[in-house]
Amino acid sequence: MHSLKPSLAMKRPRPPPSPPLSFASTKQTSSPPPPKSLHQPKTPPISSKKPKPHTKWVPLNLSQSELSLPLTFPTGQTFRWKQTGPLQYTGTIGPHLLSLKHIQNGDVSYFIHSSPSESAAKLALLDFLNAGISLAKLWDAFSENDPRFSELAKYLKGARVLRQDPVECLVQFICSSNNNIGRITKMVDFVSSLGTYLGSVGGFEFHEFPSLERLSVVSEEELRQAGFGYRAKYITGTVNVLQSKPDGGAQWLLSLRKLDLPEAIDALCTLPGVGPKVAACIALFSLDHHHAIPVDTHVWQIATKYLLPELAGARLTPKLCSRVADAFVSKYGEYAGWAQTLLFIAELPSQKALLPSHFWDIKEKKPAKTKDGNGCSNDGNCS
DNA sequence: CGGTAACCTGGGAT
DNA sequence: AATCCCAGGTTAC
Repeated sequence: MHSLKPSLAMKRPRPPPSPPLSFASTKQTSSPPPPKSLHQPKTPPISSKKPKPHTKWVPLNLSQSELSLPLTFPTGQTFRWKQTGPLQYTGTIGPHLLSLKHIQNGDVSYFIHSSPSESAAKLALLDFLNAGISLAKLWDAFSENDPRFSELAKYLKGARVLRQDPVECLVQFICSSNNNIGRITKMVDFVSSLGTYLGSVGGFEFHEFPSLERLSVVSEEELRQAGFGYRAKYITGTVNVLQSKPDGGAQWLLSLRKLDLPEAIDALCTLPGVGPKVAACIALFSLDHHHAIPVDTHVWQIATKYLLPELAGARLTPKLCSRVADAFVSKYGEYAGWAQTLLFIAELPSQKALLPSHFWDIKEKKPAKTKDGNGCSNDGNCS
C-alpha cells in the first residue's frame, strides 16, 4: 500500500568495482596530468612507514537525539554517503574516509578508514556534523510555537543539518535539479570518481571530492555522455566561473559564509544551474546560513498546507518562493532551516514508516492545472 | 516584472 | 506495448 521509492530501496552496492567500458574510455580521454606545482608537499618523504590507521570504533559525544544517522545522511542533504551496515554510513570529509554508526545505547561512534591525520579527521568530523549546535535546544524552541512540529519531533529525533564543503555541496545540488534520487546519486558518483581514491567499504569505492582544478578537466560532452543531460553545461559553466574568481572559486564560495543570506543567495544565483532552491540548499547545508529555506515541491506542499493555506493550489513561482521562506523564518527564527529540515523529512515517503498513520497525507493527484489553480475537486481532503 | 514552455533521462503509471 | 508523467528546478521567451 505505502508507496516506497523503488529507486531508493533497490539501490545496491555495485559488486563489480571495475567500471564499464564507456566509463573508462571517457575518463582516459582527459588524462589527468598531475601539475606538480599544485600538489602541496604535505606528504613527508616517509614511504617506509606503514600508514596503519587505528582499527577501532571511537565514541562521539553525541546521543541519538542529537544525531540520527538514518535521518541525517540518506534524507537529501548529501548524496555522497553510503549505507554500509544496519545503522552505519560511510563517506568522506576532505581527505578523510570514515564510517559512522549507532551503538547499543544509540550513541554514535566513528571509525577512520583512511586519513592523513587522525586528530584532524576528528576535528573535521565534528565540524561537518555541526556538533557545536544543540539540536535538542533548537527543537524545544520550535516546539513551543508549533504543536505539529512538537509531535513530529518525537518520532524523528536527531535529524540534523550538516556543514558540508561548499564546492561539494554546490555540485551535488546542481545535479539535483528537476531530477530523481537514483539518478542524482549516479551523477554524483560519476563526478566523485574524478577525485583521489581513498578506499573501499562495504562494496563502495570512496573518493575525495575532486578539486575545481580536476573538475575543470571534464567536458560538457563527457558529462552528457555520463547521463547528466542538460545539467552538463551547468557543471562546466559553474566550474568555469568559479575558476575565474581572483582568489579561486573555493575561496570565493567560502567567503559567502560571511555575507548576509540575501547577498549570498544572489551571489550563488549568478552561477549557471543555480536558482533560488539550489542556492538555498548550498547556503543551509554548507554556508552556515541556518535560516535559509530551500523551497522545493515538498516544502511548497508543507507551506501551503500548514503555513500559508491561502496559497493552496497556486503554482510555485520565485516570488511565492521567497514568501514561503519568509513565513518559515518568522515562525521558527534564525534556525528556521533546521526546522524546515525536519518538516521536509516527515514528508518523505521513505520515512513515513516512522510516523503514526495520522501524519500521512493523502497524496493529491495531479491538481489538474486549472486556471484558478485550486485543484481540490474530488479528493475530499482539501482542508 | 510575472507567467509559461523547453530542457536530459529513466522508471513507473496508464 | 506505446505514451504519458514525473522527479528535491533553472533558464529562456
